[in-house]
Amino acid sequence: MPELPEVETVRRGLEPRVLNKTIQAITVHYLPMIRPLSLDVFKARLIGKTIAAMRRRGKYLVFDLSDIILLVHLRMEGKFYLGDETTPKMTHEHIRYTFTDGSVLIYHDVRKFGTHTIKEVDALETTHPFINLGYEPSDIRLTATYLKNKLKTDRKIKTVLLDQSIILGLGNIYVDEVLFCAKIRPTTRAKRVSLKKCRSIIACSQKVISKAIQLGGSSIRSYTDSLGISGLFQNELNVHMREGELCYTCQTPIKKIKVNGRGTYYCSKCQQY
DNA sequence: CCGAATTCCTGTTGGC
DNA sequence: TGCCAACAGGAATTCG
Repeated sequence: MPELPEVETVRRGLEPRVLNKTIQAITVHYLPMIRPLSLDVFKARLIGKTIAAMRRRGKYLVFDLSDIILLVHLRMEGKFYLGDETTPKMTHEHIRYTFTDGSVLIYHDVRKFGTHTIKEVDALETTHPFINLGYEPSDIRLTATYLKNKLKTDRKIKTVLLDQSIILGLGNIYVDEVLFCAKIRPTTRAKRVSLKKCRSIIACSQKVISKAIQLGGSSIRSYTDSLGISGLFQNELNVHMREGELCYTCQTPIKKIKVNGRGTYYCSKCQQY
């Protein structure tokens, strides 16, 4: 499940290898994955375009194609592989971009949740989904006051931190780790979280995410041979996937519960409120 | 308007 | 051993 650190790792691995390449052909095996849904339009707009840069925003990958943008979301299991014309079609290959130099970029996604969307450059920031996105953990505009204001809700703090319109990039793994770091119980109502704890959430988000990027993300239930998905942060996890194991801080067994349908791990002693 | 539940999808896991 | 329901979850959509 790629979250911000995994997506950033993919971007860093991919950008130098696709930069300045020009799309010559596209094969799509699963139509619902592309926007616009029309294969003819999708192809017509992309073919002939050159990759001028690759960026990331939250969990989105942005391919700058000079005058338009290809916006990719990996969702749960999206992965990129590089190959050439002789590379056989993979089992879960859904989209293949062939470049004029003969190399190919393959999009692989077991659960078919990912999306590839064409956007106008001018419309990117002013339309869905970017118009509703919050701040990156590293953004200086992400202040305790801003966060406190966003927490005026009855929802649980974990649910709110997963909401991409507030803080960008946290998914189910890192939100558990951030809440452990900030010593807040995932089920605590957002409106009960103090300004001081907001400061802590922000500091912990920056700390956890930057450390995870340094280590190339986490490899949980993931293959290790695709681009960028061979991280080591899974060895740094304090609570996620550690049900029944002892807290490194206080030796209390880690608990697992459900929060809004999501598997949630926490230490009942370190995270009291 | 708000928040919870459902939906998309398929490989893996656990119970019987 | 084999079968099958339950499970995993980001974000859009539907429901109450």
